[in-house]
Order: sequence, then C-alpha cells, then structure tokens
Amino acid sequence: MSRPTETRRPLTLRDVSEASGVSEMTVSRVLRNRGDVSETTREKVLQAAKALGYVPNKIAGALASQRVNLVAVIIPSLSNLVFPKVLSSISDELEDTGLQPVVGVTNYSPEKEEQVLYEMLSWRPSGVIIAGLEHTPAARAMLENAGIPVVEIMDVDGEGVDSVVGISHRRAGLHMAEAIIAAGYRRIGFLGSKMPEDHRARKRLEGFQEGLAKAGIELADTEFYAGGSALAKGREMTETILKRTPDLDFLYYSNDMIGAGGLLWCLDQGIDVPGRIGLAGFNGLDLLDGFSVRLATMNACRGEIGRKAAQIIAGRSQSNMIGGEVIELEPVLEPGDTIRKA
Amino acid sequence: MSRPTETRRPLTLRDVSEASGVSEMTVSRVLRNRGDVSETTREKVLQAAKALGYVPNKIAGALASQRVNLVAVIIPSLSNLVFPKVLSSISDELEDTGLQPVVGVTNYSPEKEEQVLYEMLSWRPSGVIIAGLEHTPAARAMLENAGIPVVEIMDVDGEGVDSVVGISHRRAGLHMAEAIIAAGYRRIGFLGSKMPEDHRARKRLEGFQEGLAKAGIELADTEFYAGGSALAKGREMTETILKRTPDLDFLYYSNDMIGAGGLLWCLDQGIDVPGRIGLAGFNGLDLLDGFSVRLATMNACRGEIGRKAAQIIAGRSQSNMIGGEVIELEPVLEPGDTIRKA
DNA sequence: CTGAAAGCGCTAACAG
DNA sequence: CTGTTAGCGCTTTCAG
Repeated sequence: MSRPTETRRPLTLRDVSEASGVSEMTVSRVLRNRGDVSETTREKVLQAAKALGYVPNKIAGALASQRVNLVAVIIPSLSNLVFPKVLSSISDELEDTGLQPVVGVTNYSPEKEEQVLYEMLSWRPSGVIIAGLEHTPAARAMLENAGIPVVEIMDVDGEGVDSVVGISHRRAGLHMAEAIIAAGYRRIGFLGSKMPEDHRARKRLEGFQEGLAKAGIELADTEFYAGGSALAKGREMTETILKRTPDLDFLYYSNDMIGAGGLLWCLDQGIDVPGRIGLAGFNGLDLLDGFSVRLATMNACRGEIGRKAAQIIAGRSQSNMIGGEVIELEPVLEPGDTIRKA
Repeated sequence: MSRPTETRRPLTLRDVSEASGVSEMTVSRVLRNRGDVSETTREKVLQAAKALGYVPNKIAGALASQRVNLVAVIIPSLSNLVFPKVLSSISDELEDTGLQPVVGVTNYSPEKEEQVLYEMLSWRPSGVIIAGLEHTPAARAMLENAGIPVVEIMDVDGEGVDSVVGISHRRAGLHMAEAIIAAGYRRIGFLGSKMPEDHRARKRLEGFQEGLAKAGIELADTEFYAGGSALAKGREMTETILKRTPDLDFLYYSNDMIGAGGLLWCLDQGIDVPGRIGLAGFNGLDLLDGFSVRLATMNACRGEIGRKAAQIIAGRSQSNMIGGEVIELEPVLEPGDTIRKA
C-alpha cells in the first residue's frame, strides 16, 4: 500500500510478440479478432498477452487506423437528475456497437461548452451528442466542420447543425397552460430558476405564457431562484410567492424538484391541493413516485431521446454518412393528483 | 439541417503551417504555448489556425509526447446522487491543473468495472480514481501494473492498491448504532438495498450490528429492495417492515433517499417521529433540506473525498511518483429531527 | 494464414 | 528564435 508507484514502461505489442514468438502484426490480428489466424498461434498470443498483463495502446491504434470508438456526450449538468437518465439510455444503446460514450459537462455555460467541445473534438470522436440547439458561433462552427455525425438533443425549437432529437419545450409549456385553464384555474404563478442559459426552461415559459394569452390570461406572479437544494428552494419560493400574491390558484414550476418542494410545503400547511391551489412541474422524474400526492408533470421523453440519439450516431458511423434527421418526440401530460379534474 | 454530413479530411498542423508560411514545429510551439516564439510569427500562426478552424489532434500529440492529460474516474452509478457530487468536486479541483476527468460507470458490477478499467487504461490516462477497494483480481492487477497514480475512494476499510481516500463505513455504522442506543431506542430495524456488490452499504450494516451487539442488542428486523425509485421504495419498505414488526422503535436506512421515503410515509401516517419511532439515513444529501422534518443522517464527506483524490493525482503527475497515502476522513452525525434528544 | 514496410499527426531533441 | 530529424505504438497494405 505504501509501495512506491513504479514508473514502469508500459508493455507494447513488441513485448507480446517477443514473448510469444509471433510477429507483431499477427499479435495485433489476434488481439483485435481481425483476419484469420490459426488456432495454435492465437492461443500462444492470447496466453502471452495475458501472462504479461498487456493492455493495448488505443492512442497508437487510433492514430494508425484513423478510427476512434468514442462518442462525445456534452450536457449542462450532472446534478439535474435529468441528464444522468439520458446518459444511461445512451450508454445502454451504445452497449453493443463498440462505441463508448465520453461525458463532458458545461454547467450551463456557453464558454465552457465551447471549451469542452474543443477538448473532446481534439480526440477525434466518432460522433457528438450535445444538449440544446444554442451554442456560441465558434462551437457551432466546430460542430459543422468536425466531419462527424452530430446530434443535438432535448430540444427541437430552433435550427440544428445536423441531426436533432427532442421535444418542443415551447409546445410543452403551451399544452400545460391549456390543461390548467381547462381545469378552471385562472390566477397562475410561475416558479423557475434564474439561469438565463437554460433555454429549454425559457422556451417552456414562453410557450406557457402564449397558452395563457390565448385564453386572455397573464401570469399573475413569478418567482426565480439560483443555487441550493432545489427541493428546499421550491419550498421557500412557494411560501414567498403565496405570501406576496395570496390569491394565486395555480403554480407552474419549471422542474419537478422545485415542484415537489412546493408540494411538500403546501401539504405541511394543510393547503387543499388541488382544490384551493393546483401545482405542476416538468420532467416526469420518478422521484415523484415517492410522494403520497403525485405532482402533475410532463414526461420529457428523456430515455427515448438518448436512445434515438445513440442510434443515429451508431447507424451513421457505419453506413457512410447520410443527411441529418430531425426527430420530434411528444411529451405526455401526467396529471397526477395536483390538478383538479375538469 | 438536412445538408449531408461531410466526410472532410480533418486539418493537420501541416495545413496551418502552409497557410501561415511557418514550419510545423513552430506552429506546434505556438499552439501549445511552449518555448519562445516571436510575437510576429505567433500572430501569423494563431490567425491562420483560427481562420482554418484547426483543432489539434490530441491522439497524435499524446502518442508523440507520451503524455495524456486525462484522469480516469470510475464509479458505480450516476443515478445515486452521491457520485455526481464526488465527480463535480474532482472536476473543480482538476480545473486548473490541465488534467481532465473522464468518467466510467460500472453499475456495481465487478465484471463491468474490469471492462471499463481496461478500456480506460488503454487510453493511457495520467491517473485513476476508482470507487471502492473491492475489485476483481484482474482489475487489481491492472491497477498495480498501470504505472500511474491510483486513488481508491469512498472507503478505507480494506487494503488499497496505492492511495486511498475515504471514510470507514464500518465505523460510520458503529457510531450510528451508538447514537441510537444512547438516545434510548432498543427495537431497531434496518432497511437497505439488495445489491451484494455495494460493499460500503454492507460494511455500514456490519459496523451497525457490531455497535448494537456491544449493547447486547440484535437487529429486530430487516428489509431489502432492488430497483425502482428509491423514495417510493423507502415508503413501501417502511410500511412493510412496520406491518411485520410493529414494535420497532427505530429504522436505520442504508441511504438518505429511502430514508426520506420512509420519513414521508411516517408523516403521512401521523406517526410521532422521533417519539414513537426514530429514523436515520446515510449520506448527507442536501435533498434533505427540503423536508420540514430533517432526517438524521451522516455526512459522507463526498466533496472532500473528491477534492483530496484529485489533489493526489494532480500532485503526483507532477512530482515524480512518491508512495501511496491513505487519508481517512471523519463522517459527521447530523442528528436532524428524527432522533430523540437523549 | 503470416510477415515486412510505410506511415497516422504530432512532439522531443538537437542544430542552427 | 526557428527548423530538421526521428520516432511514439499501432494498423494498413501488399507480398508471400
């Protein structure tokens, strides 16, 4: 345990070649399962490699073959709960394709996104999956010039670089507004995060306001937060907004986590949900299953998005490059227990 | 958008060299900020590179320089909430070192861990940060022979390969038992996950039982789950165990998420917490801030663990390899509102 | 079925 | 301050 870390030269194909008495080339063939090799030599090589503990050098391999089995996946955050879900579906879908996802996180910063993208592209991945349609001009240029399949995910409201898989957040917001109005709510508040770079949340809000406007309604109040535990923030914000505007009869949250916090607060206060006030979030987190009262939400199709994106990359990296495609998924309203039945 | 993805040859140093009329070597120097280059040529090169949209090929660079600025980070899961936190602290700490974390996920499977490790080592990273001390013999051998700094994190109960940063889960469990007994609870149940490969949860349980045994107490009942929303499972399991063994006066959960589910259920049922029954979880998730009644928990030092691990890797990749170190952090009991005051 | 030769795109090391 | 020369460890291609 306190043995010094040795600075041994890593083993090379040549070492295996010498140990097995087989040419480097043939060793390489065995290790990659490429081409025909007699069972005898195959055994010899495999045994030598294992005995030595040889680990191939993919850097050299990639340089020689001009092929890298990596897919860059660029997302804004890991603490959002939404993205791990997308990641795991990408990862599952890529499982048997020989492709490996590599994750980069941007913290919702366009500059960071640009850096991360540059860094990842410099490893010449086979494809890029990146959240959102909004990028810096430089980032967009990199994506356009990379010469590899690019899939922008989560959002379809805008112009993509290549392929796009997602939902329309604008329409998601709009539909939620319609459902709320249909249920008879009229004094409606919105609670969300301050992040100006969360374009999807912004689009949902815009669509939501558009939906209200169609019914001649305006948002009665809004409340924004930044940082901290989302559940706790949801609780605080709900108290704040209801103190300020007590006659609100509906609260639309920009995500399920703050929505759940708000729900907990309302239940603690003994407020009649959904009678006195209705609540809704966004995402369809399965965390909501754990509450006795189910928050209304809208399923963001996260699993499906990851799957399709991965399929596009996997498909394209085989069949030589066709045009980009746009796949729009349909988010589903899950009314739960926090919207009155109409 | 439906423009075909072009299969353009990526640009090389030579292209920049020709465009700027400067030798490849000097272009390389400029792009890496290495060695002295006159301001004039520097400008010329930078301008040419930018105009062309050149992205360096790190594969070739790494092969030539025998240096890779990547740190492999291998964790069991991303949906656990614990690991994203560790990740982000690693990521923050590495920020200004020129090192980049690359994440691999094992789903708590030793075989998958072995595969992921092999895959990552084949990219010759500058270091490895890996969760846990339990690995397959092959994985352990790879770590020992990689010739790079290795930090095993989260757990110190066992023998490490090189450096180790974590807490003693055994003692964490033991201390929790002591606190519970000191508070006067006697009929104690344990609720956890079924995963046999979650060694840290197992060690907590063992330490916990050891602590109870010291007071001449045995676990009165246990309940395990697998899969699904942890919050919902916590709710269900709590109901189940209390139906089966109604006289339990304390429930120890193997993580905060199921603990929070149990807490919600108890509150819904109008059960007096912590009077009639006490509850405790593990991890110190900030999610708990969002509840009106704070679940007792134990801070697992996740941020600190990530930070220290990253420091070790960063420090060692500079100063040429010293011996491994073992850093044991001290988890802190956060009694919250769900343990009676003694 | 097996081997030899020629790079992949970059950087270390040395010379000017 | 700038350029030249050799590879890094592998795979592609072509000959046996």
